Amino acid sequence: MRVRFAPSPTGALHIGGARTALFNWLQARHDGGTLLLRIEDTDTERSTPENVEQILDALRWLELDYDEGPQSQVGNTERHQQVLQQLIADGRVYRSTATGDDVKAYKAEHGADKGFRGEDQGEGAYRLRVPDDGETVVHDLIRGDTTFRHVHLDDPVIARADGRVLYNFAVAIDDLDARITHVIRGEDHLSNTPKQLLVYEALGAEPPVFAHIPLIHGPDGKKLSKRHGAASVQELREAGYLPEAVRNYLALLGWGTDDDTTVMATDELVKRFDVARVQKNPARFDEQKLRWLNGLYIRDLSVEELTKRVEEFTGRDGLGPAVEISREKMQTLHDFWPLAGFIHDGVSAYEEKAVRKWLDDAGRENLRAAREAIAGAGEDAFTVEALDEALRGVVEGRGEKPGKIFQPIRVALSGGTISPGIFETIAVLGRDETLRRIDAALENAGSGPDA
RNA sequence: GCCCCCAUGGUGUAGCGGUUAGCACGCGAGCCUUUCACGCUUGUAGCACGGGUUCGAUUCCCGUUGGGGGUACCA
Repeated sequence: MRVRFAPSPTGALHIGGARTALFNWLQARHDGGTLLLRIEDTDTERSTPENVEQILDALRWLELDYDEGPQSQVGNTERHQQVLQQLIADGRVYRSTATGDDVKAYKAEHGADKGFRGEDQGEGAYRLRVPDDGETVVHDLIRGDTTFRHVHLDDPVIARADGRVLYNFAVAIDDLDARITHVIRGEDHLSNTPKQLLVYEALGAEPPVFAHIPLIHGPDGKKLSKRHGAASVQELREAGYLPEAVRNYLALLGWGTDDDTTVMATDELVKRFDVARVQKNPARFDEQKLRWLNGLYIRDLSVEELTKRVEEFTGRDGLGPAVEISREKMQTLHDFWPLAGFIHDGVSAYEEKAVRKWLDDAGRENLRAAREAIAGAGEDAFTVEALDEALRGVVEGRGEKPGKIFQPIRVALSGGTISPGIFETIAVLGRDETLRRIDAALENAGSGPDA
């Protein structure tokens, strides 16, 4: 089996493209086949080297490797020209100056059941002659057969007037030359396929097997775009998702196992994937489920590995202890800093609401008691266990509910009401820093009469 | 407009003529609990509609409706 992923470098790699890459990769790895990466850059006006770099970078991040390529489609120009000349000689291709409007006018005149057929004018764009009669059938691994009657097809333009070949022509030749056996691509190409099949036919060549996978839409069922949040691989990365979680999630968009398994590491996906099982209807991108899945993968990482990832993500280091106590509260790498950044950067501002609720007179009273307990805790070791014991003592001693003691501490240390476990946080901060912050809070955060 | 594809809860899916229609996310309730989470228990919600075929349709066929893709000298 030989498959290929053939993105066009006219923009960033979007989620749909990433899934197409993943499906090709999974199928190739599943079958011990070969994956070729080809950059479809025949649209020289819109293709840029920056976009190529961005796509390669996205694939690298996703950890989807390829066996051959990346090849540039324009790199095959010589071959394209040779085939073009051959088809002209064979009478399968002619040149016409007809424009898109001319084609429209032609169809308006002749009705829907007559595709555009031009005359050879010796100049203009190169069009492939479509037989007037008959039909072209697309055999698809996912959808079965789709029939396109030739009367509905216009003679497709396969090269511009200046000779530069177009996608539908180049892709057929390149897949043929690369001996691609299975073309797995988005459903948006289904209508293009008969045109490509006609090229194979004109060449007397055997076409590959096709598998058109459904598109991915936004939560509203419309085309996925930036306003839906993360829409490109780059944005997923910046949002703090793990590539392994993204692979798992993307695999589940349009594909599923027959036994309800949802969480599958990549090797499991490789073992189970079968493009023929892919769904026919489009899927919506549900970031909530990705978040959930990502949280699972985060908690599955070792503290060392997660720390490494968080440090890469935040560009900070020495985060180990804070990461360790934050692990089960994060769904994305991005969640870390808002949750535990205060451990390293201190309290920049106290949440007004939190102060009002937890650092009122009674709260400050409890905080002072807690301060004493912390100051005297763990003569041998300033550990979570020692702090637990000391602070539980305060709870009992004052006859308060635990929250009444713990929340003021939390506000004093973090500035807000959400943080990792309080004993853990204190232990990571250390005695000196903890006491310093409590004192600062008692002094600054309140506005009560006893401040 | 024309061509083509698609249709199981809000979302992703399992199912492949006979099931109490399963699982996951989300949402609700409860438990756990120092916040937030995690975890556990539990509840909510679905076969778009109408015709066929069949003893029997979520499942097969046709139509309708709805959604999507294409209709470029883009890919």
